[in-house]
Amino acid sequence: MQKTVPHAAGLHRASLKKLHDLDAALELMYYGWRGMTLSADQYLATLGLSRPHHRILYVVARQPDVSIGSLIEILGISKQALNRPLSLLLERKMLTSRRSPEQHRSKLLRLTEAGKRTEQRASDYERKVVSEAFDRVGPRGAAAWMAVMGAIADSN
Amino acid sequence: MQKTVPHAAGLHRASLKKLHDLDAALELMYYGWRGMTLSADQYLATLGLSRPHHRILYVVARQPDVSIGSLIEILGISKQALNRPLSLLLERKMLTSRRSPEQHRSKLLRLTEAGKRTEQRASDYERKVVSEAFDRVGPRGAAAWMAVMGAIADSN
DNA sequence: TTCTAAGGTCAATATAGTTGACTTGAAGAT
DNA sequence: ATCTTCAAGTCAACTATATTGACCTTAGAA
Repeated sequence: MQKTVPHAAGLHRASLKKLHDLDAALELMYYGWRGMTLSADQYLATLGLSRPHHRILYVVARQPDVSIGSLIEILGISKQALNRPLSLLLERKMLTSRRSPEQHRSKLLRLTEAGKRTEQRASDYERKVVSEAFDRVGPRGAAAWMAVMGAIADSN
Repeated sequence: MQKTVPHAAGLHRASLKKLHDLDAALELMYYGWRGMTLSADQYLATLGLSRPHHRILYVVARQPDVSIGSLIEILGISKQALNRPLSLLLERKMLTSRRSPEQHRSKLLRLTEAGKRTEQRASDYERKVVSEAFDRVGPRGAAAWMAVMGAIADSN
């Protein structure tokens, strides 16, 4: 049986006094991240999965036959941290793992049909949220959003 | 002594194949959140503080004399989860806690000067990242970003 | 005085990660 | 054929951030 759905922290976008011009932007980033992932996380929770499982499924969907080592690099976590969620996904037959056809040392990961379905549904929840937001501001607004986020993402 | 700075997961924005039109947007949200908080988190880490401490400081800065109960509601965490970081901030004299002047039941939280300084510096790191990104797209782009994020944040 | 609300604390648990120290299994080199 | 190397896998101990549940204290209100 599933656990009760976790608490969905700070859902109700508290209206705090703004000390600076950009405070609204900081808060929007926080609530935006939450808003985008909330429905996907709720869906995943019904399957006993969570964010790290989705991240694995997402990456493997977009890079079939990725090795475990590459996956570790892409996700930026240790192999020990990867181990638990990855094992669960293999056990649940959402992923397959095989040695490379040339009998290489590394294992290659792929999604099964069930894995593809789950990845797609979870990502669909996120895309739906973004898509509806983009619809409200039109293509120029969407492009501006992407440009801002790209600049922020690359700011390190 | 501080611990070695944690691993800064998935820094290098892996270029994954895009299965859907909006995949780039999903990835940008992930890396955008990371990009905005990274330098602030590194600064906080030098003080032995982390995200939850910053969230507390941020809220108290913008709602002085907030009660513990309200803080719990705003942050969306349990009082037990609040307890640790809050105690540390009190111990470090970044916050003061006093009973209401009318000897009320609730305690009122305020930032000390040290608390204000830390809150400001940490938030400055985040504002700087956002500000530079906004500069690249102009006021209309910034407004579009805010509109998209607002729509995403309110999508639940 | 007893009830209630706010705060505080303790214990147990979950999740998501870390480092360190190994083992296993397959390739490649000598 | 053994030895070495490297990817993968496993085990243990730890940290941090959260959760519930149970319980206690404090202080105002009925």
